[in-house]
Parts: sequence; structure tokens; C-alpha cells
Amino acid sequence: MDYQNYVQMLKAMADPNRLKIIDLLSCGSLCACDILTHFDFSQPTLSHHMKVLQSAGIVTARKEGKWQHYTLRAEFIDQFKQGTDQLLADDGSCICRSDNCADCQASHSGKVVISNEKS
Amino acid sequence: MDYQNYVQMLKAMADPNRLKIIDLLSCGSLCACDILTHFDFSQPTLSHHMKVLQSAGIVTARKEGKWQHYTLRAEFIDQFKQGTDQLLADDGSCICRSDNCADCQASHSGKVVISNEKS
DNA sequence: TTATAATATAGACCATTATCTATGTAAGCG
DNA sequence: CGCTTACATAGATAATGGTCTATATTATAA
Repeated sequence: MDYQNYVQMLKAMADPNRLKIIDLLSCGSLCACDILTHFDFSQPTLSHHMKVLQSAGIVTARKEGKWQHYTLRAEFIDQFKQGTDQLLADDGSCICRSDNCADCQASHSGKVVISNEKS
Repeated sequence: MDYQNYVQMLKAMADPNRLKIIDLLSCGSLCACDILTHFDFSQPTLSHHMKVLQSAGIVTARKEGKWQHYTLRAEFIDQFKQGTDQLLADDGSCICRSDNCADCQASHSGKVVISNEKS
């Protein structure tokens, strides 16, 4: 799998303020000024965060009069969950096996364990 | 929900190299030297990344002789998926509603939409 | 004990980024 | 028009973080 898009989503989400914005938008669309009331930082800072979220494909913006309405993208929700499942599943799709690397088949001392147990 | 632990996981995952390490470990445990063969960076850099992953509760380390064996924590997989579901679900658990904030009930112009549609 | 191999730690360096203030733009209203 | 409101952009600053080299630690082997 190509994790490029998934990493970009993770980077955008890996900020407590942006995560809170996503949480707010999970209830429905909001305009910038409404989002801003939930935070202590300045308006340009919010503008910056919304740009990051848009670049990562997490939210879309729709201008209506003076207001910018932000909405969580359904594609983001699908792609992020799918990427997570693909990353954490031991279904043979990991880099290790797809690369047919020697290390994973038989290591230097036979101590490397390839199994289904994750504990 | 308290997203503190979830954010820490996201921060640890939001690096392409660490994401690849998680992908490698999703197939099973590996020692540091085996993980290192998949990357171009130095051994101290890997040591740093593994420490970040441990601090976030993503992997555990078990020393066996000279080797450090790293394993993906089952609790991480569960907690991360649960946190993701809780974040993206419009189930009333979002900050917006749990705070009973005025903005979300009736906004300045009635333009704020609280609904189930995410498009 | 001496040497070697696997890993960790310390500290420096550089890129990224989160934030700010100041200012620009665009839309609505008197 | 002039004023206000909502938002974006520019540029500066300070903190964070990924990487390196050098060195320390720990365990095994000769």
C-alpha cells in the first residue's frame, strides 16, 4: 500500500487543536467564526489550521456570503478507516512480506518470529 | 472523550518511517537490527523512533540477549480503532454537543447545520 | 580479559510548524 | 461612499522534531 495520503492525514490530525476541530465538524458543518469560539488562539491561526485540514483532504470549504462553511469529507472518513485497517491488519499486505525480504523469512539467528500473535 | 492518549498515538504515527515500522511489526515481532535493514537512517535514529513508539504505547520491548525485540501492542490496535470510531462518528459524543455549547444549538444566523449528512 | 556486536544516550544541527501581529481582501450595510 | 464583519495572507519568532556524529552501555565470544 502507498501510505503517502494516509501519512498526510495523520500529520494533520496529530495536533490537539485540529483534532478538536475534526471532532466539532463530526457533528455537522460549521463556519470559521463558530469554530473559533471554542479556542483561545487567534483567527489567523485558525485559518492556518483549516488550510492544513483542507490540504490533507479532511475538510472542504464552501463560501456563503461572508462565511466560510467547513465540512468533514466523507471520503476522508472512509479512506482513513481503510488505511488504518490495512496498516494494522496482519493480512500479508505489510511491507515486510510484500517485499519478500530475507530478514523476515529467516533472520540472522532464527529469533525473528512471524506469527499471528500480537501480544 | 479524552483525546490525550489518542493524540499521542497520532503524533507517533505521523512520520513515514515510524508508520513503516508499525507496518513491519504488524506481521510480527522484530528486533532492532532487522528493522534497521529496511531503512537508510542511522541506528541512533531508529533507537529514537522506537522510543517514541514505546512512549505512545504503540510497541513494547523485550530484551533477549543482545537483541531488543519489538512487538505491536494489541491494546494500541484496539484503542486506536476505538478512538478513531469515536472521533468520526456523529453519535453525539463530540465536544460540541457534550459541551452544550450555544453555537451548536442556534448560531448567529441559523446557518449552522447539525445533521447526519457529512457530504 | 579483550574484542566485537547490538543498542542506548548526549548533544548539535537543521527543517518544520504553531503561533503571533500587522495588513489585505471581500462582502454586506448605513 | 465609508464602515464593519469574516476571513486570508505575509512575515517574524519560538518551539518541536528528525537526523546526525560521538560515545557509553550491555551482552556474547574468543
